[in-house]
Amino acid sequence: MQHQRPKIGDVARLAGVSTATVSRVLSNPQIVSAETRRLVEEAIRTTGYRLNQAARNLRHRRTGSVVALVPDLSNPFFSQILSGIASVLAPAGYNLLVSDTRAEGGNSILRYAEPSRADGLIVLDGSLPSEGLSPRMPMVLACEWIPGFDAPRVKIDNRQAAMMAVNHLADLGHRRIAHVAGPPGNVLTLARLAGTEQALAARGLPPPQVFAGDFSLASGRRAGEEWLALAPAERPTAVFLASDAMACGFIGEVQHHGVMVPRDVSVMGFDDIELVSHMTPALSTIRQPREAIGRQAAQRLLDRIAGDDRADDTVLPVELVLRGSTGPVFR
Amino acid sequence: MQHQRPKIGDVARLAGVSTATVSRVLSNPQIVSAETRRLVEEAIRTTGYRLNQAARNLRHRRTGSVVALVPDLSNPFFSQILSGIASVLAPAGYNLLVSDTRAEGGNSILRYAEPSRADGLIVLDGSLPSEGLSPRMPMVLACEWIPGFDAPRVKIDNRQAAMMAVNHLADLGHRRIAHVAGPPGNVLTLARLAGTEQALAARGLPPPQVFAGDFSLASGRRAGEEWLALAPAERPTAVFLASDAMACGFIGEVQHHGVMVPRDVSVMGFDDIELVSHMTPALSTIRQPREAIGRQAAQRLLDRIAGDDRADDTVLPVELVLRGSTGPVFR
DNA sequence: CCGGCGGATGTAATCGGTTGCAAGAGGATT
DNA sequence: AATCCTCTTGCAACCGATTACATCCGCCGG
Repeated sequence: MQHQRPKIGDVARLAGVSTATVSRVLSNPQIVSAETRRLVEEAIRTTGYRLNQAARNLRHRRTGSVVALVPDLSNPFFSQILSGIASVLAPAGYNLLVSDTRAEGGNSILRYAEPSRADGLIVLDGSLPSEGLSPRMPMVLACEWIPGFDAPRVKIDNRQAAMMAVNHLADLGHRRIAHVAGPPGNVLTLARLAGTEQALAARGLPPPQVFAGDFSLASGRRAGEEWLALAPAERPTAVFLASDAMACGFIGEVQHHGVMVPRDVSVMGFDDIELVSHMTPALSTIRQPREAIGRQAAQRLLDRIAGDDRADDTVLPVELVLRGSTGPVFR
Repeated sequence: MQHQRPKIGDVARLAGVSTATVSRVLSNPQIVSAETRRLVEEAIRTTGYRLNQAARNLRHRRTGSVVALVPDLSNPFFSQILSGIASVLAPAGYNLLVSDTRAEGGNSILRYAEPSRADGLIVLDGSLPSEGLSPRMPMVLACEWIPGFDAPRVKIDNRQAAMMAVNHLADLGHRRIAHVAGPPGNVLTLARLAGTEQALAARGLPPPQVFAGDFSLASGRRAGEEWLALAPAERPTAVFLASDAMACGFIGEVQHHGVMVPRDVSVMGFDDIELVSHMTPALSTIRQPREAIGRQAAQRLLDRIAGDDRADDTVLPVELVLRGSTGPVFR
């Protein structure tokens, strides 16, 4: 009568060996003689024994899981990165714990950044307080990063990407190009704005009119309202927005008021989230390799956990995706 | 010289008490006298002691984490449910492990459905083999479900929701109403199709023309192609699609060919994902309370873990959201 | 015939907390 | 004064594996 879940001792008894031998069969089969091994495997089968991970982890002083800190779980941009992360971690025997840094009450973020909870950390949120993060724990920053924080980063060249976007618009003949920025202070916001300004300056064009934003749909919509509020002759003929979500909001708003895209205004987004290729018009944008970012970040973290201490950055290439939302200046 | 991370014994020594007392201060402070407690807390502070969760979990025979099995992590529909789940689990002291059932190699799904890995399971994928799931483990099914599998479900009334959608189209005067279905065999597909047929039959309208789909954007686009391929006089004047993603694909495709929505065809989606309210036209759809579904599922799971064995379903209300993509028949 | 060596296995300490049981202190009851 | 509680606290077993070290066995060379 075996009500309980069988433990290693039960297997040992049935096989007529010690628990040590069973353990060896489990984690290092080749050092056990073939005959004994067969016996033990047989016993494992008949008892239906399953290893208790918690016990093994305690002994090994590891947790077998990795935490990803994301700013907003419900944002599809991040979920695809998570998807990439998971695809690398799972085969390596790690669980992925996700934690929404905005949703949970402040201090609980640190709850995760703790060696007894996770073996490593992937941070996707650049606005985390760097003091809270134990430098002991293997860590990788992806997409966003914390300025001055010493950890390897997996990212794209945001300034360069913004320049690609702006150059495309300028190539189409646009001279008054606006930018809708991300949340104030964010590293991505700064880099993309800097790229925008640099590209315009390099071509002798006037600096961009900058609208405030925060990457969200709603803020893009508000930027659209502001754009509409300008006298038609004053309106920038092209707008480069720091996220696709904002671009969707912007286009939705201006189309709603009878403005035609790209005839009346050309629009460029940033990210290439799946949906925007199906809008009308389809959105021209900068594609971030999200799955690849996730995979790379996970891989770098595994390296770190294994003791690789290099802290160099990985910069992944972006791609300029041209669709229907950008066109030549129309007079 | 304390190189190692301090353990409970170090705190006990410093405070001049036994490890048992320290442990009590940690997990049951009120049974320790105020003075001793102060001493211990002081010692914890000076040593910088942090509890080792793995050890506590081993003793408690629990893992402190809950697994969510999602069919596709990169789908925004699921990420918002996860967000709801996390918001309930975190305050209750549980970690959320996510696992993409499609991404990981087959058998590894069961790797999670194991008591030593997680204390409970939230299944968001109805096409999982029910044999693999240990009935021992507390479990809740959300959104989708496995037919015949005995576990509490948190869901919406899909049939009823489909009827609401179709009734709205019929109220606008549409008589030829098409349906774009979800993946074959899926429980949601069946319920939504059944609701569509039932609503039409109840009003004496002909049964729907059904296009194949799989909830994805691309399949909606293909449905759009099929719709376009029909002779204009043959085309259904309204289409109800089983997901918003498909509706986006459909609208994108037909607009691309000069078809006007809703003048030439009314379109209803299902889910109300954030983006669709910003499209042009904004999509009429059925709103699923995704955060609430996640929260409810998590709450039910916590109840189950606590020993509540009721297996009744929780049905959450949906909402008919009317926007610009549906309109009266235009002749 | 004996020491040595290598391979297989067992013994028991260990990972780091938790908790049942018992004992001691102090106050109330009879 | 003896007995009985109640409140704190300590002792030591325990959760379920892993692994350093010891032991045993058979075989080899000297």
